[in-house]
Amino acid sequence: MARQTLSREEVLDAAAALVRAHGPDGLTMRGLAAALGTAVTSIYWHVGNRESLLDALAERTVADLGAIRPRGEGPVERIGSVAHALRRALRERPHLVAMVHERGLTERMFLPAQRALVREAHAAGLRGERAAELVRAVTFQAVGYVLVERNRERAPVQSPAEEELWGAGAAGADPLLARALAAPPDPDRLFAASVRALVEGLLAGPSTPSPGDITDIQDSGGGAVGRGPYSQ
Amino acid sequence: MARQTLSREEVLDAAAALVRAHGPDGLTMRGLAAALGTAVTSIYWHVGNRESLLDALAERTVADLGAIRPRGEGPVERIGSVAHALRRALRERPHLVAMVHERGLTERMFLPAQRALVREAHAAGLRGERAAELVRAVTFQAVGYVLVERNRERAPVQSPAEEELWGAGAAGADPLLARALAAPPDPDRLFAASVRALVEGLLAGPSTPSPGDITDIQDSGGGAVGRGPYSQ
DNA sequence: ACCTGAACACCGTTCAAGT
DNA sequence: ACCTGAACACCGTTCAAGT
Repeated sequence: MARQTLSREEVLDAAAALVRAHGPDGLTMRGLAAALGTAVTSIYWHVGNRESLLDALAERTVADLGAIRPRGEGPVERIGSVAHALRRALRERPHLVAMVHERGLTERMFLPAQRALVREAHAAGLRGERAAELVRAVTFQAVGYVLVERNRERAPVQSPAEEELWGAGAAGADPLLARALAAPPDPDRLFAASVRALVEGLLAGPSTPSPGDITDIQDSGGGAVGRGPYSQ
Repeated sequence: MARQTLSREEVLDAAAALVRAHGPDGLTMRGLAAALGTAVTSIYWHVGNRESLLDALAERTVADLGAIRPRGEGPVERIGSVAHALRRALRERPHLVAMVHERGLTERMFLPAQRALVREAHAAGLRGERAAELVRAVTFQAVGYVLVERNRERAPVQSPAEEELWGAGAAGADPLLARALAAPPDPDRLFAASVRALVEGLLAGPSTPSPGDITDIQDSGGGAVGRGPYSQ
């Protein structure tokens, strides 16, 4: 039985809903067809194949991210407000953002925010490379924060728990530090503090970094943690 | 024909090699069996199933990350060296790190680095919550940077290219800024500058953030970018 | 122009059976 | 204790055929 009414938009909407709800893995062509009440093969006519369907969702996410408007007064606050807006936008659609990321469209997605940052950097008196540095540093900061933050939220019960990790002597006789690290961080506070410190540091001094790797990391050689075969 | 020599370690090694080379999607049970020269079902005896095989790889990655040793003199440099070491370690095994991330083991993976940061924060005179803030801010910074950095590297040709994006009037009559943003950033320099700014900002002042979302983001409502059905 | 079912080559997993 | 092939229920995709 022909349906004759299915549109590309309908397909994208239903696919986006599935991805938002269950992640990319929750989007199967057969499941999508069932949700739409069509045959699987109809979807192929509208969107090509699964890969280009996901590509289209990523494109739509880039467009959805829209324009950023700085708020507040003073460069630190206004620049911080862009970082906050970015964080919120990313957190509202984590799966879709991850797909944008995987497809290498991150730069384009951040363009509106970066345009706003350029204006604020100028207003703060930064020019040329210093301004570019601020734009990129703040963007990286916000994105990285969201990624780590999401991980914390999804994380199952950690073994060992943070209390154990930081309870003993690891904090070096600083009970307040131990308590602070044992408790789950206040994400809003930590983000605000990080952004503020970064922006103040960037606005304050000319950065004269001494690059290069000055620290080693020990590779323990791949010893397995758990052992013992599984029983049937 | 019985093989009688397959071990769990062998399975994990071969699986890790496949993931390093082709990512998690490149690891199929049948492909792994072929690489090992065994029947698919033998793998199940040793590692249970695909999911717990990936879990084991993530565990191994956490263990492999090993200990961090700060280098250099002065708090800014020593704290920065931890960030650099972290960045390097993460960049060496991006797929495996992503798997650790997906499984919520990120915190455990970062514990060695965070222990080192605690010591350096103390040496710099920070205590309690201020020290905890530095530990977390620096960790988030390094992780986030690597994630964004990798994205840039994998990104296909951007459309529009950065030259177009920043070439016109977007940079607000700052040709040096336009040039800086049009050129690909020097990742080592930008990372060093960001970490330095963050650490200096954290060491300098007590942070009194004004939290809350003070900026809106405009949602354009999900209009599609490309259109037109695919041909058979 | 748009929809359909049948068929193909994959995939992870289970199971009864070997030695 | 460890390995095996057969079988199951999935998956994305193609194709010839409908209207």
